[in-house]
Amino acid sequence: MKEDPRLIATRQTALDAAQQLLMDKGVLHVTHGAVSSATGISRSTLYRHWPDARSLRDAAFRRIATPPNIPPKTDGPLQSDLRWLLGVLMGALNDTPWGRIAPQVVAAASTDAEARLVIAEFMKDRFASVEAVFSAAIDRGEISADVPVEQLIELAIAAPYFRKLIRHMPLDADWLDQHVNLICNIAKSEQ
Amino acid sequence: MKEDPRLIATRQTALDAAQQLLMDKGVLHVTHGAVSSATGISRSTLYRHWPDARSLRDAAFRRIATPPNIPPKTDGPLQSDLRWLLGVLMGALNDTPWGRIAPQVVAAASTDAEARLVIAEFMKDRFASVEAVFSAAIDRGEISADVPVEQLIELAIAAPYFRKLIRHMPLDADWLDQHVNLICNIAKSEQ
DNA sequence: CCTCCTGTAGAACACTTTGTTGCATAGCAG
DNA sequence: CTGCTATGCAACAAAGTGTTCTACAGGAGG
Repeated sequence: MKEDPRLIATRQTALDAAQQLLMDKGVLHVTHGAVSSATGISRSTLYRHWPDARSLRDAAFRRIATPPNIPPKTDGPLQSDLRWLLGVLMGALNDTPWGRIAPQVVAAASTDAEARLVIAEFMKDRFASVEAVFSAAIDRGEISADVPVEQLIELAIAAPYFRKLIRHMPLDADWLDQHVNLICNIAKSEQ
Repeated sequence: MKEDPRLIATRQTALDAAQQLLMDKGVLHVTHGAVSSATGISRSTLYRHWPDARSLRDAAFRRIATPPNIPPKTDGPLQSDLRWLLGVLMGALNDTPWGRIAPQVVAAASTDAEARLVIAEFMKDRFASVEAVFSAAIDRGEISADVPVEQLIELAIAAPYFRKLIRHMPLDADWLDQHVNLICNIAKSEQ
């Protein structure tokens, strides 16, 4: 008893267009009317799938905001592991739909509890990944167990997000190299 | 040849209400209609002052977003100076209208060049203040001239903004103490 | 192949928001 | 007092939002 292929096709087509609108023109332009124009799907059909403007926008957000699962690399030296992990994070910010809508999610979060939840979960994953890298380094004896890991994780992640989402400055390889160097130096010099 | 007091009164009253709406309900609710309801000023008058929704919102933003001028304290030890400066910054984020609308400015910046400009200028001031603190410490010989000041400034500022605007986590005195400690330790341990 | 069921298209409708315009009125300035 | 100008009010157009009804087309099961 499979689902009607028409349902699936409609949802797929509509959400593709909604996602595109979200990235190109911002939240405000994700409307049933706009999606209808872009896809040829009739407005009434769209309202049947998503009863109001908000649910349509939420669906578009959720389609993009699903965080990619990053298997942490924890075998090499700390510097290498951290560089790899932050490189992936930076790549996501630079080149994926998530990076393009992140500012809008951040904005929504200021008035919308659900958006805050999305961010919290996303960040929890990120923090866990970085934490795994540091823990491995501690286990290897590469850095002292006394380093303030929590703070370092926050610094490691805060900088690229701040730079990209708030300052809108480029996030290139050179900057990342310097950033990782500094974080690792801190970790190694702390006793 | 003074300006008609009616003009001034209308602008003042309307912008007060617009600012309140902006803080309480978000950008989307700053509309001519809402301001009219809140103030008793007729919609047509509001349209005469601000021709469209966008200019009204911009006016409300600009009213709040004017960054307070912070005279840097650069006399004491680095730790003390930095703690004071970041304390002021944190206080602004926690308790002023600017802190409440900052997330929305950040969001607007993703599609609006002028919002990016507002942020860029704001951050330029902030960076300059922190830079003055580090320079003074270098001049006093408290830290080496070789510390990567640019990076440290970014870390020092990125963390509180990231924590508040993106993670929506509390920015309390304990956290700030730890943060300042870590930044200072880095500055002192780097050669 | 035929029939039932369900999803879709399209149009009509009400309501709200966003702007515009014209006119009367009230307040400021010389 | 007189002219100028800002305001208030009402009517209006246009777009966005959401509902409802009817007709039709495509899929599933016999």
